[in-house]
Amino acid sequence: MESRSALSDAECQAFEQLPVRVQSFPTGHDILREGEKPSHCCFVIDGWAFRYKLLPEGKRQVFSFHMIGDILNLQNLCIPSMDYAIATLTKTTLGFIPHQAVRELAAQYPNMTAAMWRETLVDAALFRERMVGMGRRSATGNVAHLFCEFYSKQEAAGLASKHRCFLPLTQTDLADALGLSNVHVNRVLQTLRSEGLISWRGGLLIIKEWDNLNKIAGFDPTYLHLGHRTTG
Amino acid sequence: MESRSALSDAECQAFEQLPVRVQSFPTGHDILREGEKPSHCCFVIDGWAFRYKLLPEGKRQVFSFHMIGDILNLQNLCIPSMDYAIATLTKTTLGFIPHQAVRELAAQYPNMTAAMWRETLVDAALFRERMVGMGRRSATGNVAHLFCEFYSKQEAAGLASKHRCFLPLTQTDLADALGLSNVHVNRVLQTLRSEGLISWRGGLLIIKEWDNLNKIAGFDPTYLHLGHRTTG
DNA sequence: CGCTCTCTTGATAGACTTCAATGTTAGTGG
DNA sequence: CCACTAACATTGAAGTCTATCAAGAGAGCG
Repeated sequence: MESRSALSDAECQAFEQLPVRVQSFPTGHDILREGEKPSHCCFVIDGWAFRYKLLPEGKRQVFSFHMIGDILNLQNLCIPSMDYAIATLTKTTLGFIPHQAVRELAAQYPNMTAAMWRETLVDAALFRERMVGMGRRSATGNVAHLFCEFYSKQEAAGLASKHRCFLPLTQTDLADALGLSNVHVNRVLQTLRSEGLISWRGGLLIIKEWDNLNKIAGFDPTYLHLGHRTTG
Repeated sequence: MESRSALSDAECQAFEQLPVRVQSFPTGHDILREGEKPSHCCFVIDGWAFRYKLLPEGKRQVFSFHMIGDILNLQNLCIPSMDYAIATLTKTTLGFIPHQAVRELAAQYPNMTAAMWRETLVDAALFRERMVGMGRRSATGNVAHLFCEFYSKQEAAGLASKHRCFLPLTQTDLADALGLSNVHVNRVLQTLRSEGLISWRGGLLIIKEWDNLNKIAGFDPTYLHLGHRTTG
């Protein structure tokens, strides 16, 4: 789960003994809204979730997509109120752990604190890379980059191989993450498909030409901070 | 300095007793480059700095601007290598504290750890808001939003009042932060000026119509997590 | 079978970029 | 005090990318 941090057995055991409330949600269900002050940390046990923010005009910005093992709101340990919302992308089951229990764990195992801090720092690194995409990459490069990132993350977590991975999004979700219109995302996808670079149907993404897609995206996985693995 | 966290006197004293190396840099000087593995945390004592990343094609994305008191690379406590660069915007003097000393402080005062973690979380919140700007706001709204953010931060730090603050950037810096061209930033500025909303000359920003600028920006300062202050 | 959601397509408009030139300002050295 | 220089800001023209609007085609679901 914490593929970025080396944790001792004792720490893993302590982690597994935390009191967890498990709950399932349907597709497109809001877990937390902007402004709420949750008393629990939640993480994905199965399925997919995403973070987003709604603007007054009805526009939406998606910040990140999350898969099995990702913790969604660690930040509430240090900052009480949510400045974004969290919702499900598919049928999803989440685990909820009271802040108090997490704090006790952190107090007991300093290494654990570092690991959690690191998770939020990697989150920030992904945000920065998305900023690069929205600010300075073409729409095509931006889409390609997100695909490379998505696959790399899943491969590192042992959830994907052979350049195939899940991508259970609508084109509109993708558009809202990349700062594009759904129409334009559709057209970008068509060119990527027609050039034989990728295939994406029914939530399954296949990257047919990894090296070429990397080049288009300008993808350098360093920012993912995945440790010693190589994602080639 | 840490206007977001309540720290005890003992904690503040311990913080002030850290071994600091002080060094000054000229305008436009690189402090840290992408890929480096610094052994010190650095913070701004005087002047201005910014975080950025360079793309192979020569494009630049600026992530954030930093003023007195901001810590620039707290993340290296948990993630060794820089995935972005840091440079100065003006003549700037920085303080450098060895990681080891910071770690010892953190071990001694858990509250201090939380405060530092919080700093990095607020960083991430600013990144998210910038994503909203680049993805879903108009160029004008985006510029206006950055102005509001800049002023609010400085006001909260006690460095500005009366809707006047420093903004020691070139239009190109601003463009690289917002994902726009310098030409277009120039035109946006002209409309903001001609509508009497702002004035910006010689590094001094004056927001003449705060409420209207807020409205154009869709500015809601919650994400800055500044505590009890109001920035109206 | 009909409904809804998503994807696809076309046409048009607008926002923003690029290229290139000119104006402005502050700093430097004679 | 003035000429010279180097940044930076401003302007214009042209073109590209992407958004918006609107409509139709599939696909999944009850």
